[in-house]
Parts: sequence; C-alpha cells; structure tokens
Amino acid sequence: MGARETNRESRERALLEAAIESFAELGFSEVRLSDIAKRAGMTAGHLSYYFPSKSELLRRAIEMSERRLIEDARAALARLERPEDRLRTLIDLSLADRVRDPGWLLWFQVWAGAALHPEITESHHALDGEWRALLRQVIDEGIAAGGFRAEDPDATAAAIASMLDGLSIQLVLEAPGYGPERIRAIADAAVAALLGLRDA
Amino acid sequence: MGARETNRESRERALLEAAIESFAELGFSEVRLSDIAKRAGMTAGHLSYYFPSKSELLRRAIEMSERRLIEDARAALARLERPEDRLRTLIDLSLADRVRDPGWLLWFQVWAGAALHPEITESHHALDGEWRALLRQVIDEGIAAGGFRAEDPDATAAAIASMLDGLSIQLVLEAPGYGPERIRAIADAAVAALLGLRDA
Amino acid sequence: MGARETNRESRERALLEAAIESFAELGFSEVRLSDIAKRAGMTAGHLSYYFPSKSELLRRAIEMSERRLIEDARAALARLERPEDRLRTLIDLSLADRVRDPGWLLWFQVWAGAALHPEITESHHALDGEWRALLRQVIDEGIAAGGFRAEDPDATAAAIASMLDGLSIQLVLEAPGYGPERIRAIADAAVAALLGLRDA
Amino acid sequence: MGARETNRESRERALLEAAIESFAELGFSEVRLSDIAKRAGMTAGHLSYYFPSKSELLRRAIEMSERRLIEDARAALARLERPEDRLRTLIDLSLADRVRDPGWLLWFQVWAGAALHPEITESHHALDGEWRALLRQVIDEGIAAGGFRAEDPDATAAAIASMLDGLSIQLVLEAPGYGPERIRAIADAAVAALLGLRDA
DNA sequence: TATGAATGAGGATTCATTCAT
DNA sequence: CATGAATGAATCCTCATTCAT
Repeated sequence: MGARETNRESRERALLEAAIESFAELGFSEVRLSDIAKRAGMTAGHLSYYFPSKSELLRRAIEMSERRLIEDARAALARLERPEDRLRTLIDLSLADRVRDPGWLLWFQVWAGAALHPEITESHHALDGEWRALLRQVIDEGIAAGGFRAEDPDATAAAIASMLDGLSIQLVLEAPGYGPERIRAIADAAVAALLGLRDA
Repeated sequence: MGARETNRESRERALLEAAIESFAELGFSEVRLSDIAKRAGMTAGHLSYYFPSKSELLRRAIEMSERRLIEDARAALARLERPEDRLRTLIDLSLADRVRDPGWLLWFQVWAGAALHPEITESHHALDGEWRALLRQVIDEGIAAGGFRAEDPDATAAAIASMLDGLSIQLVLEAPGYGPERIRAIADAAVAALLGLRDA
Repeated sequence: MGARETNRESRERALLEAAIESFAELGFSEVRLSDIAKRAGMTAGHLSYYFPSKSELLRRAIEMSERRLIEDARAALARLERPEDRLRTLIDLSLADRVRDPGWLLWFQVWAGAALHPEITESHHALDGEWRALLRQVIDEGIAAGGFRAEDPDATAAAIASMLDGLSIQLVLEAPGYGPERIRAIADAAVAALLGLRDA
Repeated sequence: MGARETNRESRERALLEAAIESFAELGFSEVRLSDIAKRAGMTAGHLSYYFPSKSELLRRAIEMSERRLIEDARAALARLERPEDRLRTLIDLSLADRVRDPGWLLWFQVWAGAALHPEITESHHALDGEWRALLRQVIDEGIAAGGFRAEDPDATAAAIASMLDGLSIQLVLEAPGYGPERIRAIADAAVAALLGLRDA
C-alpha cells in the first residue's frame, strides 16, 4: 500500500513537472492535455485519471512550483551567516539566470492569468510575501550588523525585489543589450546604492 | 473614396481598441472573435472581413497600443523643461496607476505570449528601448544640470525602469500592502537613492 | 428579415423532427448529435449552432411533439358533433397505430427518463392532463346525450385512457398475438363495457 | 470448491441486484459500471471480472428480475382458492404500489430499450405472456364458478392487464391527482365493470 | 459593406475494459 | 480473487473562418 502510494505520487509529480514546463512555454490555454501527458510518457486519458480537470492540474502545478521555490530559498539561507552572503544568495535565487528561464516564464503565465484564476493569484501573493519577508529579514540583519543602511527597510526591500523582478523580465525576454552579466552588474550596483553600500 | 477609407479606419480602430481591452482582460487564447466584435458593436463575420486572422488582429492591436504609449510620453515631455519635472512625468506615465490597469495587463499578455509570438516580442523590445532611451536622456539632462548623480547612467536608467516595472506588477495584481500611494512612495524614495538626490 | 426568420425556423423544425425520430428509436443517451444532424442533412456543428446543448434539444423536441399532438386532437374534434364519433376519434388518435409507432416510442423514452429530466416529466403530465380532460369532456357529453353511462366519469376516463396506453404498449412492442386489429377490438369492447354501451 | 462457487453466486447476485436498481433509476446508458460496483461494495474491475460486458450484465439483471416476479406471483396464488381472492392478488402484484416503484421503473427502461435490445424484449414478452395467462386462468375460474362474466375472456384479460399497466404508469410518474388510493379505486371499479361484477 | 449561416477541425473529458500485481 | 492503474475510443461542444445573400 505504501509502495503503491509512493508510485502514484511519483507519477503525479512527473505529470506536474511536465505541466509546469508546458504551461511556462505555451500558457495555460495553448497547452493540450495530450502534450503534457506525452511529455510525461503517459496518455491523456491517464492524465485525466489522476487530475480531474485541466484547471485542477494548473492549480496543483503552480502550487508545487511555488512551494519548491521558497523551500529552496530557506534551505540555501540556512547555510549562511553573513548578511552580505545571505543577500547575495537571495539575489541569485531571485534573478532569472538565463534567457527563457522556465521558472520565470511561469510567473508570466501566472500574471497573465490573474483575472481568470484568482485562487492562483492569491497563492502567488502568499509566496511573494514570504519572499519579500525573507529579503526584509536579511536587510534588517545587515542594518543591525552595521553594513546596510535604510530609512524604511520595508520600502527598500520592496524596491529591491521589484527591481530584480523587472531586470529578470528583461533577461528572460532577451531584451537587446541586457545579457546575464549586464543584468547582474546593474542589479549589484543598484542594490548597493539602495542599501548605502560602497560596493556590491 | 476618401470618406469610405476614413470610415474603414475608424471601424478598424474601434475593433483594435476592443481587441486591446479584451486581450488585456482574458489573454489572447481566451478571447473569442465574437467577444471583440460585440464589444465594438459588430459581428464576428464583420471582424473577419477587416482582419484576416486573429493573429493579425493581435499584432495590429499591440502595435497600436505601444505606438500610442510612446507618443503620449513624447507629447508630455515636450511641455516640460526641468529634469526633475520630466523625470516625474516619466515615472507617472510608467507606473500603473491602479489595480488592474488595462495597459499593464496587456504587457502581462505580451510577456506570457513571448514564446508564441516572437514578432510581438520584437516590437515590444523596440518600444521598451525607446522608453529607456527617454529615461536615459532625462537622466543625462539631470546630470548635466547638476541635480542627478550616476556613475553608469545606462545602468541607472535600467534599474529605475525595471523597478518601476516590478512595482507596477505588485500594484496591478493587488499585492496586499502595496496600494497606489505606497507604491508611489517606494518608487520616489528609491529613485532618489539611485540618482543621489536628497529627496524625491 | 421575415424570410430569414422563417428560414431559421424551418431549419430548427427539421432538426427537431430528426431529433424526435432519433430519440424515439435509440433513447436520449444513445443518440449522437451527428446522427441527428445527418438525418436533417446538416453537420453536427450546425446543430450546435442552433441548439446550445443536447439537453436543450431534447427539451425542445419533446415540447414540439407534445404540443403538436394535442393540437391535432383539438382540430379533429372540432369537426365532429356526435359523442360517439368524438369518442372514436380520441381512441383513434390515442392508440398506437402500428408496431414501433414513433410517437409511442418517444413516450417510452420520456417515461424512462423521468428521473433524469423532471422538467420534461412535468410538461408530459400537462399534456396527459389535457388529453384526459378531452376524454372526460366527451364522456360527459355522451352521458348528457344519454348514450353513455358512468358513475364516476373521471374514474372512467382514467380507466379508459390507461387501458388505451397499456394496449398501445403491447402493440408497439409487438407483443405476440396483439396486432392492430386485435388491439382495436379489445379496446372497443372494453370501452363499451366501461361506458355501459351495447356495442362499440 | 462448492463453497467458493456459492460465494461467487452470492457476489453475482449482489451485483445483479445493484444493477437492477441502478438501471431502474438511470437507464442503461447512464449507469456507470463503477456505480453498480460501488453499490455492491466492489470495484469496477471486479465487476468486469464477473460479467464480461455491460450488455451481458443488463441481460442477466433483467432476466433475474423477471423470473423473480412471476415466481412470486405463482407462490402467492398457490395459497388462495377463491377466484375473487386470486384476482385481487394478481391486481395487487401487478399495480405499482408507490411513486417511483423500482420494479416499474425497470419496465420503462425495458420498453425504452426495446429497439436496442431485442433479446430483452423477447424475454419480456415471455414474462408478460405468462402474466396474462395467469390472469386469464383466474378469469376462467371465476367464470366457471359463476362470479365473473366475459364474452371474450382473452380480450378481457388483455384489457384488464393493459389498464393496470396504464394506471401504474400514472402512479409511478406521480401524475397529479392519481395517488395510490385513487388508482386502486379506479382499478377496482373498472375491473368490476369489465367482469360484470356488482362491486369490486 | 454587413450579416449570420455553415463548416470542420480540434480538444477536454468520460468510461468500458484489460491486465499486472 | 481483488484491485486500481492504464488505455484509447468515443462524443459533445467550441470557435475561427468562409461565403452566400
């Protein structure tokens, strides 16, 4: 029973992974159930056997993707002590790291689908809030340690997070003149300015 | 002949406006031609008479929306002299000004559809480039006038533009805690910090 | 506009007729939209263009069939004066007139679908009520004229109507030994007995 | 081996009972194998293990239901002597005894499915024939005993049986104004009239 | 021009049935 | 025996697009 359960879970996860990739690439409406099933090596009928509807699949897929993201961030931070290192880690995890970064493409879909899928937007806000809380905490630590300066730390966290979002969009969409290194440099310089550092 | 042409143009514009609103709300795939036609007070058959395909309609609609945006910005700037005023105008025009700002919802659709509609992405890059060039120019003027400071003005322009993008996303998606005033304040403070101003 | 309307109406009627025949033969669930459309010389897509759903088509089809039935009866009665003739006409119209009589096959479907389609059952009761009221009226006329005898005319009407129903079932289902003539003779003799006549 | 066989039989009977109830409620096409299996406390896979196809299950279910009915009637008649009592028993067993009487709902399904399932119709005719033969026999007994009068006893039996059918339909379908008592009274009076009795 | 009828391809979903475990 | 995963055929319905009027 336990083994069977695990088997089911692993199949569901495979389908969810396939769904995330597909949704990120094409958007919810343009993805066919058969595409997702094929990518996971199953049939469309089987997919429907596990997930009662395309909507439910979308919901579960986004949920899994978001949960994973914040857990990764927590794990990465747990290994670091210095505010500067922790800040750098958050920036690293937040910034898209390449053109067509699948994680970021998925956010585009979430934003675009906000009007049609309010429940997904809700859960996205929750994730985003956790993310900003992490950043805020690191900033507070840096201020306490004396390395960072910010009059309104919450505003600073929001500004930094938003800027990283905007820069990632440029990178993911392959905006001319904004490759990974340039994006990185822009981000570092701006973060430094916003936190009153000499250098990033 | 001229009148008829004008009539056609006005009908086409009405359809394009309707299309923009519809795409912004629902996304490309979820919009029905009949929705758009109804919104413009015509029939789907008539729409097809003017626009050969849905894709072509999408392309034309986005193109019109973007062209209009940059023209509005140029017109607004033309009336102002002081770099501070010009900067403020750009920020005003760039920031979403309310939850579910239709203009911004449309960008979400453009980003989400980037993989499927590369030609639209291209034209979007062009617009975005012009926008950043405007901002860059205003920053340069401010530096020349002595009010702004920036080591790498292009990077600063990119950082500011990206931050405004990210903040607009928060506002448009109704992120809890980030209403228009708060977003505005965050933007002002961050821009001040990035341009070495005392205050915004 | 009037012509166009009429055209649409005639197409709808053609589809409804095709639907009635199909439903009578196969039952609601076993009929395919494409069967009905094909029978009416159209495509399934076109059928859906006129009728939004299979259920709605069923409802409209039954409605048309029932309305037509009672109108035919009223028209036939209008031409007759003597209670005996009027009674005979009702019996004629009521009895199935051949094996697999499509009208009667449709009643079987209505009865079988009663649990799933309560609204159709309702409208069926209404028709049946009108039918029994007609019969009751003719019986009353016969009693008044002195030819018929009945202590409880309503009960007599119900008994006669029910018997005609039951006999029609036998005929329609091709029960061995019960052909049209035999059914007719049984009905006449029983009606005579129930109304105190010497002979039918 | 014998015990196992018996176990199998009891499981099959449970499935058949579940099938009868399900078919009566929803009709053949609308019933899912999983519904039937669940009702019998088994899985759909298990049902398929016992019955090779849905059609075969239908055939067996109806067969069981009909066989049981006629056996019950024979058993009830065996305990009675007087023609009047025997006639009453047949009427009691024949009339639906409540709204949505499951036995009668099943007949509706059988009639509705006559075109698609001729073999079931055949077996239904056989049952019906036996039923009418019982009635005919009781009527003959009553005539011989002097209590009943009928010129054509077969026709009278057919008329009575058909009337009971028609009245049961009214009751089962919950026709307004025809509750169990009223139906009963109508039946009794009509039977009395058809058999030349003073009273039922 | 403008309409709306008509098409037909396409897709989500259901479900009987099979079969490995 | 029993399960439930897996299949794939079948079907309703949608909708962009065409076209006669």
